[in-house]
Amino acid sequence: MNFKPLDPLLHSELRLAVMSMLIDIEEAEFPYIREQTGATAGNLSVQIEKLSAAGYIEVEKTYKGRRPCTLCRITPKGIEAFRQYVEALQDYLHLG
Amino acid sequence: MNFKPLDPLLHSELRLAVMSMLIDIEEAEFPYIREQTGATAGNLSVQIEKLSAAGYIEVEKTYKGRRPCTLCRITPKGIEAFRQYVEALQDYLHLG
DNA sequence: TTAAACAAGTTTATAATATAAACCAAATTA
DNA sequence: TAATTTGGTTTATATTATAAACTTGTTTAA
Repeated sequence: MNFKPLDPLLHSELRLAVMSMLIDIEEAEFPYIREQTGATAGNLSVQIEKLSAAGYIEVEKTYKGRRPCTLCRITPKGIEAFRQYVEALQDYLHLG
Repeated sequence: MNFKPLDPLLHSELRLAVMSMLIDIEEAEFPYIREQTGATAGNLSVQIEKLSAAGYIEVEKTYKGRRPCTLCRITPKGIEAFRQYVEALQDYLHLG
């Protein structure tokens, strides 16, 4: 019981998947995230922008050869938010 | 990785809180659930109806003295859905 | 050398969802 | 018997998620 509010930015299937990946591997390119999550490009683009706007990830736009390449990296703020989200969820899931 | 889809009926803060309570205590009255979750009556009513329509809970309308009393009880289907939801979430949270 | 197909995203329109405000009926209290 | 409270439901609105349509530039094929 004692349900703490869940960060609505993380309580979203796709955004949570993205954050989960980046916690593991620190940074990843847009197409790779797309493959791993199975998301459409449009949806992923929107959700990445939200995470970026919140400061949970940084987005670096570079080039790979002459093609554009969007690199996503988790930030300390993102790591901490993820940690708190997981902690809050424990009370809902009967795990912690 | 390998993100399984999350049951959208359970991936909702309030519905998850309700299910979490009912997993613990099996059944509870509407006003009690309302207090524990801090939800408004309208919101809770809608979410309970959704859980009921999915067969995750049963709603029994009785009386307590002469006042109406809405009793919510988790079903086997609800218990199983909750279990699967928690299992699927493990992959997102790095816990299991 | 240009037309067609592809890559890597973004923008935008729509569908789905969550939420609270407004409402209703019955019971209790003043 | 009028006002208030209890126990909700209905409905209108705000928020969110999602995919379709689009853009920009690149590579491939004719």
